[in-house]
Amino acid sequence: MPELPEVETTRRGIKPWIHHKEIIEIVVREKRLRWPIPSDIREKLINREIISVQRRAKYLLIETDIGSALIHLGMSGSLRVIKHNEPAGKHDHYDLILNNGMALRYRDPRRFGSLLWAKNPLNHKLLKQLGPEPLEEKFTGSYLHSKAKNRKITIKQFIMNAHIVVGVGNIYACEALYMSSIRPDKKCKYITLKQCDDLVKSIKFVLKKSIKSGGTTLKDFKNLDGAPGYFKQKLMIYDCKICKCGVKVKNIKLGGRSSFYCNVCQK
DNA sequence: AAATATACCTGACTGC
DNA sequence: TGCAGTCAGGTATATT
Repeated sequence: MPELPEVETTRRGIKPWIHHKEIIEIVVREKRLRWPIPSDIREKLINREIISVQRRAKYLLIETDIGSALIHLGMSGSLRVIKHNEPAGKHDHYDLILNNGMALRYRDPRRFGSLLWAKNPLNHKLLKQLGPEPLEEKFTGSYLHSKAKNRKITIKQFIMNAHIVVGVGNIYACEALYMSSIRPDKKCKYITLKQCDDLVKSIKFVLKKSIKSGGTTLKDFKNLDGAPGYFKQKLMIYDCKICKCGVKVKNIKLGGRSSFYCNVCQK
């Protein structure tokens, strides 16, 4: 489920409920996530105040005075704020129980997500090598163009590479390429500077728009009424049958991922 | 270094 | 209704 806008929406949704609260207990029901939940996670986090709730790429950073919990939602993870005694479901793998009667509960049927701990999260092995944030100013068309030079892969696989730019998942890669009229299977070396400018603008636009829409679901966190209820994004090309030009949408595999595009609108 | 293949999982859906 | 097969929005890691 989570692409960057969903992770950012989650961050904004949980922050008011957990910021400046103390973690008084951690319940781990299933430690076998992508990596095992570290056995010392309780001693690292218990009796610590949450002093900030940040995001880097698709990782959520729950910061305390001595280090941070590093949470990734994988393919199917979600976080909710619940009353601490709410019965856990099958895939509710852990709770961070807070000193306000609430708990941050993690659910993840596929268990591709993670809960790790790091003293300095930005120096953590998983975060250190990452490319720029897509919404940062230094992510520009000329940056992308300079990196794309001499690359043999397709432009879609390129923009989904977290060492180039973080947070561009399969759906938004398709959408951004459609918006900038570039075929997903176009080889990097044939992409012009102008196209990189357009593509970067499209990536920023589609992510911002989606974060804005995701924001409309924040009340779900406030209501604490179960499912996160992510906003069903209006998609222009992903999972679509017919392009707005009337032609049938193509769906090819690139690097094993479904890639939707219009043979007429994208060149 | 860069490209490609592989691995981790469950659940929803399709076609027989 | 059941069963096998396919697919899913991520990404680190091993292999070439």
